[in-house]
Amino acid sequence: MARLAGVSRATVSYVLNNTRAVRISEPTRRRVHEAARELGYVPHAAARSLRAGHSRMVLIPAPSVPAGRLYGRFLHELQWALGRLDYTVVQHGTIGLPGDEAARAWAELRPVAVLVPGTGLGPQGVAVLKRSGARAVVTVGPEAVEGAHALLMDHASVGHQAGAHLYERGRRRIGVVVPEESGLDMFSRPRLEGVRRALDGTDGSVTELPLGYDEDSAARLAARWRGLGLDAVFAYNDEYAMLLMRALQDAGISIPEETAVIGADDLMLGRLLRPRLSTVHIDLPSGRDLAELVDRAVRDPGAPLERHPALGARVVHREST
Amino acid sequence: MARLAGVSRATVSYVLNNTRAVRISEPTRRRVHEAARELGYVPHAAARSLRAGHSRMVLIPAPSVPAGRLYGRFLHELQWALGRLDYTVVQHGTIGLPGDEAARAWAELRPVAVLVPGTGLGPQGVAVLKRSGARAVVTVGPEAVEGAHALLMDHASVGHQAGAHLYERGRRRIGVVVPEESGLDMFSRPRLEGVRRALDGTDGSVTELPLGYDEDSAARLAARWRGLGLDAVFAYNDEYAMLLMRALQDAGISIPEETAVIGADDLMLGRLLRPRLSTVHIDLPSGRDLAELVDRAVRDPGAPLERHPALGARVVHREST
DNA sequence: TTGAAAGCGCTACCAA
DNA sequence: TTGGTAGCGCTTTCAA
Repeated sequence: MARLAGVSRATVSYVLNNTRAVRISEPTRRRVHEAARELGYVPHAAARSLRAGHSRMVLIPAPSVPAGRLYGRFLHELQWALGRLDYTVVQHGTIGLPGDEAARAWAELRPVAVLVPGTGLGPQGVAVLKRSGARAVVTVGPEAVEGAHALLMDHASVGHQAGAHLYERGRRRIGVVVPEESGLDMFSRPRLEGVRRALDGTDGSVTELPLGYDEDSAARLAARWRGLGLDAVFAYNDEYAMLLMRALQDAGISIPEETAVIGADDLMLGRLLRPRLSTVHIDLPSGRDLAELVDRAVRDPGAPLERHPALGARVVHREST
Repeated sequence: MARLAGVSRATVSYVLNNTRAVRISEPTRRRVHEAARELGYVPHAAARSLRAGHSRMVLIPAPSVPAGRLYGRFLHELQWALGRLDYTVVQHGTIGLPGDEAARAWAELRPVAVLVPGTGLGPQGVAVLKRSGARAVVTVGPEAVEGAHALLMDHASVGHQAGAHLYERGRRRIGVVVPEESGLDMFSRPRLEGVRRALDGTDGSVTELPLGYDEDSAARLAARWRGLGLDAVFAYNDEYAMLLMRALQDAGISIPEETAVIGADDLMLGRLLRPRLSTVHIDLPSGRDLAELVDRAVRDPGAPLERHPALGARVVHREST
């Protein structure tokens, strides 16, 4: 930069980085700072990390569907916590590359850590990332991946809680909404499976109900409701639950007498309906905890891989069941 | 990399980049590709863009509050569209740095374009970014910033539409909810101002109503509602509107007879309430359009700055007003 | 206290 | 058709 501002590039580096191993005279410091301000000099992160051989970048692939309430808040908290630990968080918008191929794209940025929600990253992908210098790979999803730390989030437990609750309340013919919106399979499949498991070996039965997130689709489902002979429904989440509950009520089906309805996510809005919506509350790990896991892993890449169950699910019983 | 795999680094570069100016024999290509796969070689993006002098990175600062439905979808669409144009989208989690300081942090990454939502970036910041090589800076907010392209999103028009609608329907004493949650001022202030402007010079009046996003806060407001003597309320958005409407109904206030309620954002859930929630529908530009604006600006940085009004607001009249 | 120079991984030019 | 090499901006070691 401003070697036109009197000194050598080395000196500039010393001054701007406050290198303690080297003493620079006050007048020189001042001149450097002044020149930097004047020229609007900003160091070049790529050059720096190229030289250093590592970065402080934590890469998180952007979700392939717009993040929901819960995940959005979680991500935000995480970002903040990592920032406090002096990491730079980068959400990388991977278009549609499948798992291990996406890993290559991420690896090009040479992040110090990668945090991958969902399935799709295999042991191959983890290996690519590690070889390219990532000191920590953390997956957040239903199962651990070889070579990576894992935050185990099994959405089946959400369905399981819902199913068990409905069964306990005396319901036997249970519908499970599966959103038609693509990209949600990741959550909806395990939730459905969880309900199945909860009812396995009992006299209860499970019926899969595809549903689009619009009033028409809900009305159509409601119109054929009595034909389905269901006495309860787990509606994937609170939003679908609200939609379906309204459609059922409009079709003259009384909630919870004729059909019990339960959602998930414990949104505030669910409490506003009448009857108030029962729901499965989901506890996500705090962003701070996850940030600390990442930091630990980065500082000591040799440490044994951690795997934490990290999704707490519990029923909040209100009036709709 | 694999100069241990037989050839020179230059040849590797040629092969992997499919450099057309140079012919490489088929056997050599094969050997290079094989070695690359075997070693799990991934090019180093930083080194590449250092050498090239530019990157294809579009930087978007991550929002300081978890993104809402509308913005989340917009961002997602934008990311996809930019991806199609072969840009890499990076959301940079700037912690709490104020505007122009944050610009320096962004500039370190030498993005080819920067897309900044909200206020907070000043002409200084724009200058820093451009000097550091950004070929396009696009702000998305209420007013244009010197040196940057602008997508003009004036949330005052949202409030204005709501205010005018309520006035037309014969309402005169109008409350405006202002969320207590921090980080929302960016939107709530202009919306409030818009209502004020709509009623300016009429016999209507505007009352500011702070409200937290929880049932207690809503109940407290509802309890003192009659004392406020209002006949209508614009509730910031649909979520606050749903919350408040329920609290008012629980307090025995009839909607819309005694008090009209209108929200904003046109969420699907608002249609599920009874009475159905009137709302201000907000049209955001499509992600594709914005992506094309960015691309144009990058290809021709000399072109005159574009400024587009980009927020359409129109009332969707349902039953609550 | 400061400067010269090497080298991080990559690509583009020139020579072989 | 391939290889050698300079140089992108930075930090760090070594010398002055």
